[in-house]
Amino acid sequence: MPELPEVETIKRDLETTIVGLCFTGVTLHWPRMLQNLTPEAFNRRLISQCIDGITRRGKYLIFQLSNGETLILHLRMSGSLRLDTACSYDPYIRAIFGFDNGANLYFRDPRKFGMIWLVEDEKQVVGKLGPEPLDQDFTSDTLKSILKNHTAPIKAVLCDQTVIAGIGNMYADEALFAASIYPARKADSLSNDEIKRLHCTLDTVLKKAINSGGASISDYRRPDGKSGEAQFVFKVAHQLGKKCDKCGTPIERIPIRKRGSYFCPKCQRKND
DNA sequence: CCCGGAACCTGAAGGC
DNA sequence: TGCCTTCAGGTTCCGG
Repeated sequence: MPELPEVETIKRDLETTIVGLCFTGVTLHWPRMLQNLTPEAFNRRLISQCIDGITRRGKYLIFQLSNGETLILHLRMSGSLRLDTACSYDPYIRAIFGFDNGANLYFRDPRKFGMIWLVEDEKQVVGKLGPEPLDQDFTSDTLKSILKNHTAPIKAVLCDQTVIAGIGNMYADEALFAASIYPARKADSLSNDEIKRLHCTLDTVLKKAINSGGASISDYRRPDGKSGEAQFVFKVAHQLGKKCDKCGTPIERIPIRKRGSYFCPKCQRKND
């Protein structure tokens, strides 16, 4: 499930491979991915545009086009982007972007949740997102002012894209474990010390995952088809029943807002 | 405004 | 073994 570190990894991989290339056409096997245009209009506006640059906002991948417009992709649950040619007959390829050097970029997405936009202004899509957790100006005080306004469970607040952009189920669990905070705690009940710890662990958990090339839980792959490695350093996410790294207690899972939340019942106590 | 729940999808996993 | 149900997950939309 691609979250901030996975999308950042894809962005960096594609920056070295497809920036400067120009689109020659798009084949859509699942047109419902298009969020704001018909396939015909989408093709018409994309063809002959070149990729000036690639950026990321939250979990959104943003391609700056030479005409000033913006192509935006969201991988949702099961999406991945591939530059390898071996996947042309893969039944889960939903879209194929062709380039003027003969290369193809494949959008693979078994569950068909992925989304594609072509817009004049990226704010039409990413305008409501909260701040980037890895930005210089996302300080402990920023986090503090955000959390004091929310009574929902801290885990749910961390995963709310309009509050902070890019954090999902896996990295919320990892950051809360590293900060020794029970995931169902109300966000506005965290102490100053806990907020400082959480700010610190969000930074380290996300950066460590980026340095590992993202986590290949489920269908995530890098554009060259390789897996990420971040799942191997997960302490709690998808580790149900395994012994906690710090104390040996088996990792448990509880639903928060219907989402599986992994934690150590001893290191992350309800009343700390 | 805030919350909860359904919908979107399909492969995997669990139940009998 | 095999059919059937449930679950997982991010985002959007709808209702209370």
